[in-house]
Amino acid sequence: MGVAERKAKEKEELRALILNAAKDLFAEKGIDQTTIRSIAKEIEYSVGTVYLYFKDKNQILHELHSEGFLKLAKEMRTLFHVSDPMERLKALGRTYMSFALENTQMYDLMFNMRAPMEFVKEQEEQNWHEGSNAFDALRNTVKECMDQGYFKGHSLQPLSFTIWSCVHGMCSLYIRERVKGATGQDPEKLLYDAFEDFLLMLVKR
Amino acid sequence: MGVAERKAKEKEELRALILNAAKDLFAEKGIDQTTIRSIAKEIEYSVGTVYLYFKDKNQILHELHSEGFLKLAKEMRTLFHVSDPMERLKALGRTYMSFALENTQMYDLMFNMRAPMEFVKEQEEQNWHEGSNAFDALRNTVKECMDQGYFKGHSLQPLSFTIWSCVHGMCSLYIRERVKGATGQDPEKLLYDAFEDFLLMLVKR
DNA sequence: CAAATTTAGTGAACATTGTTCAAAATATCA
DNA sequence: TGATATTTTGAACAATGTTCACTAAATTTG
Repeated sequence: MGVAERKAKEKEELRALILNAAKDLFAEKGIDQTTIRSIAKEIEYSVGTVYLYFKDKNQILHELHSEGFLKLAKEMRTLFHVSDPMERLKALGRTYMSFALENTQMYDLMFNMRAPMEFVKEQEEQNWHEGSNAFDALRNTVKECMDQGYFKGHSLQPLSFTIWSCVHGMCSLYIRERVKGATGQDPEKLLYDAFEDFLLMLVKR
Repeated sequence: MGVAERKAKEKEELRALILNAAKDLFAEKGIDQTTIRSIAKEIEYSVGTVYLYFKDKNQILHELHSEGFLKLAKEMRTLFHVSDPMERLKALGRTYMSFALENTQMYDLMFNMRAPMEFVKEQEEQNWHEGSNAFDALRNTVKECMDQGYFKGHSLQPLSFTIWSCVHGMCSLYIRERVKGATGQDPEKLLYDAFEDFLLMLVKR
């Protein structure tokens, strides 16, 4: 079907156009400043059109959050070749933190904002694939470390969550602007130092 | 001045009435659902009146955030009698986490929301007293631990920040509903286990 | 005490948001 | 070409934060 096929492609293209406009806008102006109207204006369509392709704003934010996870996974995948699990774990942390610092709006959307989770809740299978896949990847690496004798006396699941929490906490405090005010230090520098400090803590047997 | 005095008191009372209504409303309905109109309705005054006592919504949220810090500080102060610094550090962490779990909206306001920080930014002395006092208290205890031989090879400032980040990360992931979806586990239980796991990690010399 | 002045409070109105939907424009097909 | 189906539009709605001309009350003054 030549026509139907082309139409489907065009629909996909407009959908992608909306998503890209949204992504650009909120990397530029921030998520809060990115309105449906501003997206519509950017692509030179009307507000109504956006709602033909997306149920609501939550869906748009959810799709962008998924894109964020794809990007993060891609960056993490380059570390699979590191055979020493502890080295890989450290590298994962570093990559995670760099991602957060270089894509603050995206990170915020993925791990702090309510919108994408609201969308997940509305789905029949209320499964947060993106989150559980990411956590699985972390846990697998932690498991390998444990098999090599690291983390004696710890349990896999809580330990993995603790590691995630620690790095997330740093990134989150940074993105939500609590670091400078509380510590009086240059945030980027402190985050870097604290991360190294954390690695030191991890590596103790 | 009898009259001026009474007036000042009445002003203070209405101010407090507004703040209390706001606090009740958002512990009950959540911060996002607490509008200026709902506050005005609650105290049976008009919207305009609220704006006679507060510059804007950010100011209301900032004052409540300060109240939150007072409450947290109060709970922490009960631990000053613990003389062993490492025991005190652990207890501080436990208290911090309990506070977050029992006052989720308040915690979110204090450490995640943008509004109170926007207000701080607008002040001439852009100092986040609440945050720096809290961090100082933590750092002092960490310092005492180091003096007792804990945390060899670590530096005070980054280590203190790491500890804060870790506990904050757990609380934040919980409050922003990322825990269940990513780990597939009961969030409260995991938070509890992970915190114990973290203490284990801290205590290694 | 009555008038003038100051202070406190009101709520309609505005701008901005997400969202909807009847109508218009465009594309497809017979 | 004309009928039908699809796509797009943008005015309109509800909810929100915010403002401000007005009213009401309290206080001061002569």
